[in-house]
Amino acid sequence: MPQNPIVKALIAEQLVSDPASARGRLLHEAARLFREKGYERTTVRDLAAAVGIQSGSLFHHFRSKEDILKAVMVETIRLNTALMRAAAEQCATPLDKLRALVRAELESINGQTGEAMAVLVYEWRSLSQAAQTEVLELRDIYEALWLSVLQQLAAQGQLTADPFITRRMLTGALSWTVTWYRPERGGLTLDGLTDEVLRMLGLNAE
Amino acid sequence: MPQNPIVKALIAEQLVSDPASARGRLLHEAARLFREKGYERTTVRDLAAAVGIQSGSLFHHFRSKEDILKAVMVETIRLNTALMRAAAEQCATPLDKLRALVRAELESINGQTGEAMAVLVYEWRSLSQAAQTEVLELRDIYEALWLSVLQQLAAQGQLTADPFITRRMLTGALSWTVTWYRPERGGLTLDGLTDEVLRMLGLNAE
DNA sequence: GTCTATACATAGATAGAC
DNA sequence: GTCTATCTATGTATAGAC
Repeated sequence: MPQNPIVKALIAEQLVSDPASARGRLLHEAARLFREKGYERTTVRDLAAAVGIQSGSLFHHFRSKEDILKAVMVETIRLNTALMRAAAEQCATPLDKLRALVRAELESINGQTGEAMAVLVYEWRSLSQAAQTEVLELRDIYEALWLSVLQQLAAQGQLTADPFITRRMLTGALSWTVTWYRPERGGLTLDGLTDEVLRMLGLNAE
Repeated sequence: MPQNPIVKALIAEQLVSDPASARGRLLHEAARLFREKGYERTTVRDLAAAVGIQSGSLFHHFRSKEDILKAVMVETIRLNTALMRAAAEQCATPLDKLRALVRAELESINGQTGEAMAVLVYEWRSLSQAAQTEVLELRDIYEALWLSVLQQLAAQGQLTADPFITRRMLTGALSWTVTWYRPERGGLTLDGLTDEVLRMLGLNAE
């Protein structure tokens, strides 16, 4: 049971699964496998084995394999939207808000929910059209958070590049960190990486 | 038959396939399908149908489906390494070289070879370990080009961020443009996008 | 070099017992 | 809620005729 009050509230409202529940554990293992092998290469037998049941038993919890992918994505966006909003709300200036967003997204990508975030980015094509639309609606809320902060920075003259394009560059750059950033190998911390990102945007020295 | 002398030379040396040949056309269609549906969701029947033959006939040209994926990747890296090197060699200053590299990579990603470049980035996991090693060797040459230029910029004090990290950020940001940049819809040109990237790095106004 | 036919494996999903 | 057993479809790859 997670200590983070934001996460606890989401579980209580049944917007995300309790990681200790059967459903929660399956989604966690699914995210790990989807990220490692890809959605298509992961079989329902792989998924079942990862939580110690037989493949037939999976379909008691989910109607289809795609349903599992969709659940991973939906719950991940819900969780991270709430975490990002909370992180930004605690900051006074737009620059501090941006730093908090970058830090939080890097944490999502490279921390506990990293596998799920990578799935969100790289397994998009495997979702049916209907499911894509549904997930996209949630993602729009998430993106609005970013744009609001970047537009404030642009209005203050601190950001000279276009806010929309900047966000897209950031999306690519931050999600890509999952392929190379290894905090456990020493060297760069998450705070250090956050600083590098802001320095790249010309927003740290000023 | 391509007019570009660099491409012509590569074809003459048999380092990349002639786009007009049976092999070249297949690799082009394969890149398109792998990018659109993903490698795993693309069947050998899809590949065969795209060039107007039966699936059994494919195996006269390639030993396996994975062999096709590997060929797409190998030829794409060879082609783009040559194009990037030529683009950088024509420039005098490190800043001009970087602009040329960014421009060339954006062109690769969003132009004719865009599908193949996306495959290179997003279908990495589908390659066997042995094939990954082989492709990785080629990619190291390509990346050395970038690092050399970024290190020159850092030595001159024009780049304040770390060259390695900057390249990784650029890799993510530039490859991600394939998901949103649509030059045909008007608005931003490739040169305009290149400028935005350099502005983001704080390297345009100075 | 392409065809047809098919071998062989493995995928997602279902049914009914416990 | 999980098991075993199995249906059915579809995947990659091969064989031999033309």
